[in-house]
Amino acid sequence: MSGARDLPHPDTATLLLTDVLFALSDPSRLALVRRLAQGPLEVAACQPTGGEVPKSTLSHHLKTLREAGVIRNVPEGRQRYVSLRRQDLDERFPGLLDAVLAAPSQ
Amino acid sequence: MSGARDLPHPDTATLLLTDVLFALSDPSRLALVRRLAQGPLEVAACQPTGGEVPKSTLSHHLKTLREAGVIRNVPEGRQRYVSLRRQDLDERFPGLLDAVLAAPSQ
DNA sequence: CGAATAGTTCAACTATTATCGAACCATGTC
DNA sequence: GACATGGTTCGATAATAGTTGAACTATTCG
Repeated sequence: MSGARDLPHPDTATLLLTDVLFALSDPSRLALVRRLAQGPLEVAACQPTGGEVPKSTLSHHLKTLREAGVIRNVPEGRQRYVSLRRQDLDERFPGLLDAVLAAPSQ
Repeated sequence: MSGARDLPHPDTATLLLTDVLFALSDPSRLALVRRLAQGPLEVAACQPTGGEVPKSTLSHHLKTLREAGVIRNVPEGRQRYVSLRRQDLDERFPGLLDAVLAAPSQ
Protein backbone atom coordinates (compact mmCIF):
# COMPACT_ATOMS: atom_id res chain seq x y z
CA MET A 1 0.00 0.00 0.00
CA SER A 2 1.41 3.34 -0.89
CA GLY A 3 0.47 6.78 0.37
CA ALA A 4 -3.20 6.45 -0.48
CA ARG A 5 -4.63 9.88 -0.89
CA ASP A 6 -8.01 9.11 0.56
CA LEU A 7 -8.01 6.82 3.52
CA PRO A 8 -10.87 4.36 3.92
CA HIS A 9 -13.66 5.19 6.33
CA PRO A 10 -16.25 2.60 7.39
CA ASP A 11 -19.90 3.25 6.62
CA THR A 12 -21.96 4.47 9.53
CA ALA A 13 -24.33 1.54 9.33
CA THR A 14 -21.52 -0.97 9.72
CA LEU A 15 -19.83 0.52 12.76
CA LEU A 16 -19.29 -1.96 15.57
CA LEU A 17 -19.83 -0.92 19.15
CA THR A 18 -16.94 -3.01 20.39
CA ASP A 19 -14.55 -1.34 17.95
CA VAL A 20 -15.68 2.11 19.05
CA LEU A 21 -15.41 1.24 22.73
CA PHE A 22 -11.95 -0.18 22.18
CA ALA A 23 -10.78 2.87 20.28
CA LEU A 24 -12.03 5.10 23.10
CA SER A 25 -10.56 2.92 25.84
CA ASP A 26 -7.06 4.30 25.40
CA PRO A 27 -6.38 7.41 27.50
CA SER A 28 -4.46 9.29 24.84
CA ARG A 29 -7.01 8.51 22.15
CA LEU A 30 -9.84 9.50 24.43
CA ALA A 31 -8.12 12.76 25.27
CA LEU A 32 -7.80 13.49 21.58
CA VAL A 33 -11.47 12.75 20.99
CA ARG A 34 -12.36 15.22 23.73
CA ARG A 35 -10.36 17.89 21.97
CA LEU A 36 -11.88 17.00 18.61
CA ALA A 37 -15.30 17.52 20.17
CA GLN A 38 -14.47 21.21 20.09
CA GLY A 39 -13.60 21.21 16.42
CA PRO A 40 -11.42 19.63 13.73
CA LEU A 41 -7.66 19.68 13.98
CA GLU A 42 -4.85 19.12 11.58
CA VAL A 43 -2.84 15.99 12.34
CA ALA A 44 0.11 17.92 13.75
CA ALA A 45 -2.25 19.53 16.26
CA CYS A 46 -3.42 16.11 17.41
CA GLN A 47 -0.26 15.72 19.43
CA PRO A 48 -0.99 15.06 23.10
CA THR A 49 -0.78 18.33 24.98
CA GLY A 50 2.56 18.47 26.65
CA GLY A 51 4.43 15.46 25.29
CA GLU A 52 5.63 15.04 21.78
CA VAL A 53 5.11 11.64 20.29
CA PRO A 54 6.68 10.31 17.07
CA LYS A 55 4.64 10.89 13.94
CA SER A 56 4.24 7.17 13.36
CA THR A 57 2.79 6.60 16.79
CA LEU A 58 0.29 9.38 16.38
CA SER A 59 -0.63 8.07 12.96
CA HIS A 60 -1.24 4.65 14.43
CA HIS A 61 -3.70 6.01 16.97
CA LEU A 62 -5.47 7.98 14.27
CA LYS A 63 -5.79 4.81 12.27
CA THR A 64 -7.36 2.98 15.19
CA LEU A 65 -9.89 5.76 15.68
CA ARG A 66 -10.58 6.07 11.96
CA GLU A 67 -11.07 2.35 11.39
CA ALA A 68 -13.48 2.21 14.32
CA GLY A 69 -15.42 5.06 12.72
CA VAL A 70 -14.77 7.58 15.45
CA ILE A 71 -12.92 10.13 13.36
CA ARG A 72 -12.61 11.22 9.78
CA ASN A 73 -9.19 11.95 8.32
CA VAL A 74 -9.28 13.83 5.02
CA PRO A 75 -6.55 15.43 2.92
CA GLU A 76 -6.65 19.18 2.55
CA GLY A 77 -3.85 20.49 0.45
CA ARG A 78 -0.60 19.41 2.00
CA GLN A 79 -2.17 18.61 5.34
CA ARG A 80 -4.95 16.43 6.64
CA TYR A 81 -7.89 17.39 8.73
CA VAL A 82 -9.06 15.19 11.53
CA SER A 83 -12.63 15.52 12.75
CA LEU A 84 -15.06 13.69 15.00
CA ARG A 85 -17.76 11.71 13.19
CA ARG A 86 -20.24 13.09 15.63
CA GLN A 87 -23.44 12.83 13.64
CA ASP A 88 -22.56 9.36 12.41
CA LEU A 89 -21.86 8.17 15.93
CA ASP A 90 -25.04 9.77 17.25
CA GLU A 91 -27.01 8.09 14.53
CA ARG A 92 -25.57 4.65 15.07
CA PHE A 93 -25.05 4.79 18.85
CA PRO A 94 -27.45 7.39 20.26
CA GLY A 95 -26.25 8.97 23.47
CA LEU A 96 -22.93 7.16 23.54
CA LEU A 97 -20.65 10.00 22.56
CA ASP A 98 -22.51 12.45 24.77
CA ALA A 99 -22.09 10.15 27.73
CA VAL A 100 -18.41 9.63 27.03
CA LEU A 101 -17.75 13.34 26.66
CA ALA A 102 -19.75 14.15 29.78
CA ALA A 103 -17.92 11.57 31.89
CA PRO A 104 -15.21 12.62 34.34
CA SER A 105 -11.95 12.73 32.44
CA GLN A 106 -10.19 11.13 35.33
CA MET B 1 -3.24 -14.69 47.13
CA SER B 2 -5.45 -17.53 48.09
CA GLY B 3 -9.11 -18.07 47.38
CA ALA B 4 -10.22 -14.79 48.90
CA ARG B 5 -13.78 -15.07 49.95
CA ASP B 6 -14.68 -11.53 49.12
CA LEU B 7 -13.17 -10.20 45.97
CA PRO B 8 -12.15 -6.55 45.81
CA HIS B 9 -14.45 -4.08 44.10
CA PRO B 10 -13.35 -0.54 43.24
CA ASP B 11 -15.24 2.37 44.78
CA THR B 12 -17.71 4.07 42.49
CA ALA B 13 -15.97 7.41 42.76
CA THR B 14 -12.68 6.00 41.54
CA LEU B 15 -13.93 4.22 38.43
CA LEU B 16 -12.04 5.12 35.30
CA LEU B 17 -13.86 5.62 32.04
CA THR B 18 -11.08 4.04 30.01
CA ASP B 19 -11.17 0.89 32.15
CA VAL B 20 -14.93 0.60 31.72
CA LEU B 21 -14.74 1.15 27.98
CA PHE B 22 -11.99 -1.40 27.67
CA ALA B 23 -13.90 -3.98 29.68
CA LEU B 24 -16.93 -3.46 27.45
CA SER B 25 -14.92 -3.52 24.22
CA ASP B 26 -14.70 -7.30 24.14
CA PRO B 27 -17.64 -8.96 22.37
CA SER B 28 -18.05 -11.81 24.81
CA ARG B 29 -17.84 -9.52 27.83
CA LEU B 30 -20.28 -7.10 26.27
CA ALA B 31 -22.71 -9.93 25.54
CA LEU B 32 -22.53 -10.97 29.17
CA VAL B 33 -23.19 -7.43 30.34
CA ARG B 34 -26.29 -7.33 28.15
CA ARG B 35 -27.56 -10.48 29.83
CA LEU B 36 -26.72 -9.15 33.26
CA ALA B 37 -28.82 -6.09 32.47
CA GLN B 38 -31.80 -8.39 32.83
CA GLY B 39 -30.76 -9.64 36.23
CA PRO B 40 -27.97 -11.26 38.25
CA LEU B 41 -26.56 -14.63 37.30
CA GLU B 42 -24.48 -17.21 39.04
CA VAL B 43 -21.04 -17.61 37.52
CA ALA B 44 -21.88 -20.88 35.82
CA ALA B 45 -24.74 -19.15 34.03
CA CYS B 46 -22.34 -16.50 32.70
CA GLN B 47 -21.14 -18.94 30.09
CA PRO B 48 -21.52 -17.57 26.58
CA THR B 49 -24.72 -18.91 25.10
CA GLY B 50 -23.85 -21.74 22.82
CA GLY B 51 -20.18 -22.37 23.42
CA GLU B 52 -18.66 -23.70 26.58
CA VAL B 53 -15.51 -22.00 27.74
CA PRO B 54 -13.11 -23.22 30.42
CA LYS B 55 -13.83 -21.99 33.94
CA SER B 56 -10.53 -20.17 34.10
CA THR B 57 -11.26 -18.20 30.96
CA LEU B 58 -14.65 -17.15 32.20
CA SER B 59 -13.17 -16.21 35.54
CA HIS B 60 -10.61 -14.05 33.81
CA HIS B 61 -13.29 -12.10 31.95
CA LEU B 62 -15.25 -11.65 35.16
CA LYS B 63 -12.13 -10.27 36.77
CA THR B 64 -11.67 -7.74 34.00
CA LEU B 65 -15.26 -6.58 34.35
CA ARG B 66 -15.10 -6.54 38.14
CA GLU B 67 -11.84 -4.58 38.33
CA ALA B 68 -13.24 -2.01 35.92
CA GLY B 69 -16.25 -1.65 38.19
CA VAL B 70 -18.78 -2.98 35.72
CA ILE B 71 -19.95 -5.97 37.73
CA ARG B 72 -20.14 -7.14 41.29
CA ASN B 73 -19.15 -10.70 42.15
CA VAL B 74 -20.25 -11.80 45.60
CA PRO B 75 -20.23 -15.19 47.31
CA GLU B 76 -23.57 -16.71 48.18
CA GLY B 77 -23.23 -20.04 49.84
CA ARG B 78 -21.28 -22.29 47.56
CA GLN B 79 -21.81 -20.16 44.52
CA ARG B 80 -21.19 -16.59 43.53
CA TYR B 81 -23.62 -14.11 42.18
CA VAL B 82 -22.63 -11.78 39.40
CA SER B 83 -24.56 -8.58 38.91
CA LEU B 84 -24.30 -5.34 36.98
CA ARG B 85 -23.25 -2.30 39.01
CA ARG B 86 -25.94 -0.37 37.28
CA GLN B 87 -26.58 2.39 39.79
CA ASP B 88 -22.90 2.92 40.40
CA LEU B 89 -22.22 3.21 36.69
CA ASP B 90 -25.17 5.55 36.21
CA GLU B 91 -23.91 7.71 39.03
CA ARG B 92 -20.36 7.92 37.79
CA PHE B 93 -21.00 7.87 34.03
CA PRO B 94 -24.55 9.10 33.44
CA GLY B 95 -26.10 7.73 30.28
CA LEU B 96 -23.19 5.53 29.36
CA LEU B 97 -24.64 2.16 30.22
CA ASP B 98 -28.01 3.08 28.73
CA ALA B 99 -26.33 4.05 25.47
CA VAL B 100 -24.28 0.87 25.39
CA LEU B 101 -27.28 -1.34 26.09
CA ALA B 102 -29.38 0.49 23.54
CA ALA B 103 -26.77 0.20 20.81
CA PRO B 104 -27.12 -2.38 18.05
CA SER B 105 -25.55 -5.59 19.28
CA GLN B 106 -23.96 -6.12 15.94
C1' DC C 1 -13.78 -36.23 58.23
C1' DG C 2 -14.04 -37.20 53.18
C1' DA C 3 -15.91 -36.26 48.81
C1' DA C 4 -18.37 -33.36 45.58
C1' DT C 5 -19.29 -28.78 43.93
C1' DA C 6 -18.35 -23.86 42.57
C1' DG C 7 -15.06 -20.90 41.37
C1' DT C 8 -10.53 -18.30 41.74
C1' DT C 9 -5.58 -18.14 41.12
C1' DC C 10 -1.17 -19.56 39.04
C1' DA C 11 1.94 -20.28 35.30
C1' DA C 12 2.96 -20.93 30.62
C1' DC C 13 1.92 -19.91 26.08
C1' DT C 14 -0.20 -17.42 22.26
C1' DA C 15 -2.06 -13.44 20.09
C1' DT C 16 -2.99 -8.80 19.76
C1' DT C 17 -1.50 -3.85 20.52
C1' DA C 18 1.71 -0.15 21.23
C1' DT C 19 5.95 2.19 20.09
C1' DC C 20 9.19 4.05 17.06
C1' DG C 21 12.78 4.68 13.27
C1' DA C 22 13.20 4.42 8.49
C1' DA C 23 11.29 4.42 4.06
C1' DC C 24 7.96 6.26 1.31
C1' DC C 25 4.28 9.32 -0.89
C1' DA C 26 1.84 13.71 -2.11
C1' DT C 27 1.57 18.55 -2.26
C1' DG C 28 3.32 23.13 -2.60
C1' DT C 29 7.26 26.26 -3.48
C1' DC C 30 11.34 27.86 -5.70
C1' DG D 1 12.78 19.41 -11.59
C1' DA D 2 14.58 19.70 -6.82
C1' DC D 3 13.52 20.25 -2.23
C1' DA D 4 11.01 21.09 2.05
C1' DT D 5 6.73 19.91 4.46
C1' DG D 6 3.04 16.93 6.37
C1' DG D 7 1.77 12.56 6.95
C1' DT D 8 1.13 7.40 6.15
C1' DT D 9 3.08 2.75 5.88
C1' DC D 10 6.46 -0.87 6.90
C1' DG D 11 9.06 -3.75 9.89
C1' DA D 12 10.96 -4.91 14.15
C1' DT D 13 10.57 -5.11 19.08
C1' DA D 14 8.32 -4.45 23.54
C1' DA D 15 4.31 -4.58 26.22
C1' DT D 16 -0.25 -6.00 27.21
C1' DA D 17 -4.22 -9.15 26.93
C1' DG D 18 -6.48 -13.70 26.05
C1' DT D 19 -6.64 -18.83 26.68
C1' DT D 20 -6.10 -22.81 29.17
C1' DG D 21 -4.92 -26.85 32.40
C1' DA D 22 -3.65 -27.68 36.89
C1' DA D 23 -3.51 -26.49 41.62
C1' DC D 24 -5.89 -24.51 45.23
C1' DT D 25 -9.74 -22.60 48.43
C1' DA D 26 -14.37 -22.57 50.41
C1' DT D 27 -18.72 -24.50 51.15
C1' DT D 28 -22.08 -28.11 51.59
C1' DC D 29 -23.53 -32.83 52.13
C1' DG D 30 -23.14 -37.58 53.59
